[in-house]
Amino acid sequence: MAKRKESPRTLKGRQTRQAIFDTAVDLFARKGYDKVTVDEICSKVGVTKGAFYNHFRSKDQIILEEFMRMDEHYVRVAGEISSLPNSLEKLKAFNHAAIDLMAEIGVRLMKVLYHSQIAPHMNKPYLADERRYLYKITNELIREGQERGEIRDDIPSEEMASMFIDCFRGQIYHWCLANGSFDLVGTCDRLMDLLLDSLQPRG
Amino acid sequence: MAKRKESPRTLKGRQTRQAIFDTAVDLFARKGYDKVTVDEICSKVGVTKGAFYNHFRSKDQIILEEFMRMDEHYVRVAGEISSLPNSLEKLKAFNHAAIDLMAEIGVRLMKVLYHSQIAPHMNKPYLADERRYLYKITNELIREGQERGEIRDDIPSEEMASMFIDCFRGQIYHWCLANGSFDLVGTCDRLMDLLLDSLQPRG
DNA sequence: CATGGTATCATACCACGGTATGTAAAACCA
DNA sequence: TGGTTTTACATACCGTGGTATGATACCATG
Repeated sequence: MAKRKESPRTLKGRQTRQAIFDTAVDLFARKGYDKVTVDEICSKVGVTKGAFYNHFRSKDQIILEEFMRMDEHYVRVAGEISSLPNSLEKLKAFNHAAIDLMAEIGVRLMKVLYHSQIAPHMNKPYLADERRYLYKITNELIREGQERGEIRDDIPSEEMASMFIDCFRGQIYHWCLANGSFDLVGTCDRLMDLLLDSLQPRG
Repeated sequence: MAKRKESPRTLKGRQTRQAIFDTAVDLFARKGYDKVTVDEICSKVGVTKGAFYNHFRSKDQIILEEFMRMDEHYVRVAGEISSLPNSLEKLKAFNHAAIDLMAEIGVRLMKVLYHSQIAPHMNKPYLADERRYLYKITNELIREGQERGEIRDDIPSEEMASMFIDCFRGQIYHWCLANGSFDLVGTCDRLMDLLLDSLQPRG
């Protein structure tokens, strides 16, 4: 699988795009998202707004792109937990890893993300895209648990997964509102313990 | 308790403020928040931006103010449910009423609210203010339930209330992302049934 | 009554995200 | 090879939320 031959033009384009992305992420991390202007990013890269908006639809999209890389971590985590004895344990471990990842990304970036995703002009928010691995894996774990009789099956797995994820999303939203002033991972772990009880099959 | 004597100046100020508020809310409802400019509001009222920003800190604050009026409904609802037999039923009824209210307000306003509350410059978001009746009442219901032995007491009522509220907040956030394309009240009712199971005292 | 302060606005302006348009060169195709 | 289309930018500009400054009327206080 050799490197795909690439025309000089698109190559330079990709390099410019990458430079904009890297510079932006670096500036966001150092100064905070809202203290960095698009013009500043461009001047640092040595291009103008024309270049920026040729490669990115908006300033937010930089953050989104950074976030989207996470979904591949989910796949890795899903592989790692496959040896756990039952579905509830898997669900717990998977969710813990996911929340851990949010905490690693940091409250500043997460806040920007959660802010931009709910913006008025945003029509197809990535967060709620059910094709994400986050949804697929969670749904699969629940479905598997239902088949094994480890999880109640009076609610479709898709709906349960969605509700489930939204519960933790609410914690994250709160965490962002509070500027990270409480322990997200700990809170979510305790919530998970609560939720797992409610997932047990009903008598 | 007669009407407080008011100087002509502050009276006119209040009237202007009210006119701005009413006009803004009306325009938001008819055209959508982001399609209404501050200048448009002002010109319709017959004032300039100077007046607007004298009375309101930002455009968002109009929405926030509209939303803050809701907290008094919580008190009314809390009174209505006081006759229910046990704490779990009360919690369920109270939460249902609260979610119902969100649905009434509508997804457009809620979206603007949830968007503005998580804005980078927002430091003391109203949503997460624990002095709100929403928190006070929820906490009180849980505490009461714990005392009566109807709710597990291995988690402090404050933390439980906060987690609890955040779970539903996650549903609302999702509802906003999806532009109201699912039944919020139904989903939250089903989630409530799940959560109530997990609140039962542990053996 | 004089005077210093304050609340209510008007005017002019800025910052910044985003767009419309132009252009030169590269890529595509006959 | 010659013409056309597309890519990768640059330039100039706009819309809008928000601010800085100023003016005027009002009010409290000596």
